[in-house]
Amino acid sequence: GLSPNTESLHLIVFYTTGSGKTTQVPQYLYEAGVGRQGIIAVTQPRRVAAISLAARVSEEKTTKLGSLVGYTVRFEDITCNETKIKFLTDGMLLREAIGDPLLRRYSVAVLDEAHERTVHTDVLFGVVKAAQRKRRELNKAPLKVIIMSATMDVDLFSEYFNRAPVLYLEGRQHPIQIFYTKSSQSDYLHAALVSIFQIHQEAPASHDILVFLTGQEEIEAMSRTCREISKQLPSDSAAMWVIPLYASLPHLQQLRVFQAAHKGCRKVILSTNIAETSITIPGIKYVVDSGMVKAKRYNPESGLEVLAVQRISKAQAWQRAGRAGREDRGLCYRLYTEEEFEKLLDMTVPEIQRCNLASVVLQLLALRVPNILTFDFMSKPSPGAVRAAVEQLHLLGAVERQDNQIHLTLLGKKMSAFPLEPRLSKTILLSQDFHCTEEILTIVSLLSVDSVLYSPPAKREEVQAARTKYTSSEGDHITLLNIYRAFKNVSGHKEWCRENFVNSRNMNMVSEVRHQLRNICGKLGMRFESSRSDTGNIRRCLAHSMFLTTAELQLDGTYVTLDSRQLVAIHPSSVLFHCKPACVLYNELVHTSRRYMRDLCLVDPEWLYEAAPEYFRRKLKGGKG
DNA sequence: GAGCACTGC
Repeated sequence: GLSPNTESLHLIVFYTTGSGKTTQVPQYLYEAGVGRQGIIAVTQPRRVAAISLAARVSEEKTTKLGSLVGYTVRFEDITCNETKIKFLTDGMLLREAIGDPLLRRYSVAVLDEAHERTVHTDVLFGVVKAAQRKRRELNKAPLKVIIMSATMDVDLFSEYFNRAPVLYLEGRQHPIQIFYTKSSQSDYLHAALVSIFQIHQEAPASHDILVFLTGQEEIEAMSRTCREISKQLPSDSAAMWVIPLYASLPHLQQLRVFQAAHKGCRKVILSTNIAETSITIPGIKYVVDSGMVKAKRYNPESGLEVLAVQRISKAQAWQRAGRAGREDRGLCYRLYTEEEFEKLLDMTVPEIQRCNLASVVLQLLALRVPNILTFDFMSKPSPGAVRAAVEQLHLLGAVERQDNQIHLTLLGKKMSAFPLEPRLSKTILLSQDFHCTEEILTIVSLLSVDSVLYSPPAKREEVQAARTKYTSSEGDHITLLNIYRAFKNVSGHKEWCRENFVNSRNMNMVSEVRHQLRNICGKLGMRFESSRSDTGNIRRCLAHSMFLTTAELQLDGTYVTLDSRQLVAIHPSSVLFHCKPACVLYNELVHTSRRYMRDLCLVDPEWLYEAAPEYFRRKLKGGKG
């Protein structure tokens, strides 16, 4: 078993599912007395996992949750002075590290689900490694580090952690039979449909099927097709209950996947990769794997993030297959050939190599990492991506260069206090100068969560009629502000949300985020002023902080971005869609059939000059200069 | 004249 008294400071634990390691490992450590010198931290990529694991371990120790065993996630801290085993999200431990890079309160850091390689986990690898070294140098109590991973890239992990010893835990995974297609499939949707109905004809109705597809639209279309076909089957065939599953689905509808089907009826779940890790559905006998996933890619040269359908990795394929063998032996139909499988990447490219690094770099600087460019990442992001991030932070005034070193400015230090993208933190800090902090807090909160508006295509006219009351000719930011105010005026009433096609779950999230951001402002000693009906100030403030994402109207009626002169268009969801404003800022670019600007605000080009004179002398043609 | 994988501070 485990020997937590080992002299070695690192341990890598590899496991297969069903080994119960996440609940057991912290308890072994505690019983071995590791908790006497400090708290045992156990990180998870997801909130729900941190919360439910804390509850389970607390129950196993027959203690009250929040005493010996507790958890800390955003908006919630269920710990006390006696807490010795603390579950937290990896992002939360990273936040704590900014205040204390040596992680002094902790005797052990257990980083769980390391194979998922989230940005936060990857940064934490470097943070705990550095904390460990510094504690040794300063002759402080050692920090033990345990990495737990479900995949077999032993070498990468062990090499990074100075050839740490590796422990294997065998789980109770049931065998899974894998089937490949004989020939390559050009249409995975058609192949999925054929597979579903083939299984449906042959297997007992009690055998549930889980199908991995790529996105909401595809899943909804496939659900309709399956329902139609199943109705036309001969009367002696079993009925079919088709359940779509994706993250933006209302919570109650997501819960349907846990209900048992009626006797003689087959459950077919059509899911995105949410069912790979986030939602574990019991009783799955068959997995149908399209081999595809929708995932983000980042191009540092253009600064563009693109969401694209692409092939999964071998690790993902095994993860998907594993969803069939949780209670009994299972079967997995891969809608691709064995040769195609062999050509897949072994591991999914870590997120840190596929995203904009502005937040990460700001966080590392706040952690007082001496040199960003030589930071000890397990998988280094490209130098181009790091440079692009530093450049972006430089333009925002968050960093300055001195003797070839990069330092955080006072502004940058304040920015790092907010759990936001740097440009949004900057907006909040600037709002003081424009006397509109209350309004900007609302707008930033709205921009930092998933869309609060939903627009069912079938009810287009109703949606538009409901929206006009709140629509501002100044753009989406002010429109969203109006909607938030209306939401608050009716105290977040559910009926009002339904009538106005507002997602109340996301809107409540906005309230929580706003509350948190406002507290941080208070700690920074900011004043809370309201611009009331003066929206000009608000837009001026946005122009001063988001000048990097702006576009101007050209003579031919199209738009080009001011930073890299890319051709862009106004997204049809914008209130400015029918308008042709001369100059706008936008919150994000989405690359689909075209490059669309989403969430726009009308601005005066002169404000952009004021915000960054040198920058725009080079960039802006046409206007004054 | 369109469309949104998934997390998280």
